[in-house]
Amino acid sequence: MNNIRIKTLQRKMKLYYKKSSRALPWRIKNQKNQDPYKTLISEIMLQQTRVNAVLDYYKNFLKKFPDLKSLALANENDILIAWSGLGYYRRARNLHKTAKIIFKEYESKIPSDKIVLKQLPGIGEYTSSAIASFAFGKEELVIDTNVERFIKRIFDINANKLSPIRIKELGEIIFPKKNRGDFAQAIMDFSNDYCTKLSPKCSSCIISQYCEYKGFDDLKKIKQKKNKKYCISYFIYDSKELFLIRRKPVEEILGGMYEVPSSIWKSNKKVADMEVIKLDKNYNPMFLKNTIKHEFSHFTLFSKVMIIKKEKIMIKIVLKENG
DNA sequence: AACTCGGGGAC
DNA sequence: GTCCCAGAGTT
Repeated sequence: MNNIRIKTLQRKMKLYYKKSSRALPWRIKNQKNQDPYKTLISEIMLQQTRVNAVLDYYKNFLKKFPDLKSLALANENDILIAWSGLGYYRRARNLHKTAKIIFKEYESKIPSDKIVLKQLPGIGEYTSSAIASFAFGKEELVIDTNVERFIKRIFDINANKLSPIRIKELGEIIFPKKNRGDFAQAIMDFSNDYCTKLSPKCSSCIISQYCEYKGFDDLKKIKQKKNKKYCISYFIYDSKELFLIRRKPVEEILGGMYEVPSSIWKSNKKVADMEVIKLDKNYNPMFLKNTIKHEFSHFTLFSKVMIIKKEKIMIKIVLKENG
C-alpha cells in the first residue's frame, strides 16, 4: 500500500464521515471536540455494548447525573439503578470511583492526558485514547474492535488476534497525522454500515479498491462448551403478599442487583439438589414445576424455585453460609 | 495468556 | 440456536 493510496483512503473516509456520520447524542455537530463528561459516560457505556443498546441508558443517565459533580456525590445504589439492565455492572461502580477521584483530585475537570486517564478505574487503553482524542483533540490512536478489524481487512491479515504493538504499527500507517479522533469515529460509523464483522458489504464498499481483504473470515475461535450452573431460588412470601428479595453483594456476579434469594450457584447439579433435601424438613416447601433458565454470556443458570409461605416476613434468612 | 463479567439484537 | 458488541481487571 503506497502513500498516495493511503492518502486517498484517508480522504474518502473523511468525506464519508462528513456526509454519513451518525448523529449520536454525545457528538456535537459542527464542533471538533466533544464534551468531556458526555464522552466519559458514553465511552464507558459503549464498552462491549452496541450503540443501540446504549442510547436510552445514556439519555436517562445524563438526566439523572448531568455533570461530573452530581455523579461524584451520588450514592452508588442510584447509579446502579440507572445502570440496571445494561450489564457489566463493574463499569458503573468504577465510573463512580473515577468520578469521585476527578471531583477530589482534579477539581471536577476530566483529565485530558491519556496517561492520566488510563490510571483511573475502568479506563483502559481504548477508553483513555478515546476520551483524550474525542474530547480534547489529542492525536491518539483509538483502536477498538472496529478499528482493529478495519486495519486487518485493509492489509488482509487473517489472524484472530494481533499483538497490541503490531496493531499499533499498522494503525500508524493507516491513521492520518491530524484529526485522528474523527478518523477513528469515521471507521466506527463506516464499520456499522459496511465493514461489519459478519457479512461485510464489500460489493458496495466505497473504499474496496484500497482494501486487500479477500473475504476470508477470521480464524474461527475454538468454541467452548457453555458451562451450566444450578441453584435453588427461594420465593418467600407472606399473608400480605410481600415477598423477600435481597441485594447481591457488589463483589459477586450481578453485584448490586436485586434477586429472589438463591443458594450458591454450583456446577454440580446433584449438590444443588441436596440442598433441597436439607431444607425440606424445615420448611415443607413447594416447587414450581418448571425450572427457570437464565442465560449468561458464558454459562447458563438453571434455578429450581422453592415457594415458601411465611406468616410474616420479618425474618432474616441466611442462605449463603457454607453453601 | 486466559478468564470473568451481561444483555440483547442480528442472523 | 450462535455470534458479537466503541474493553477492563484479575489471575
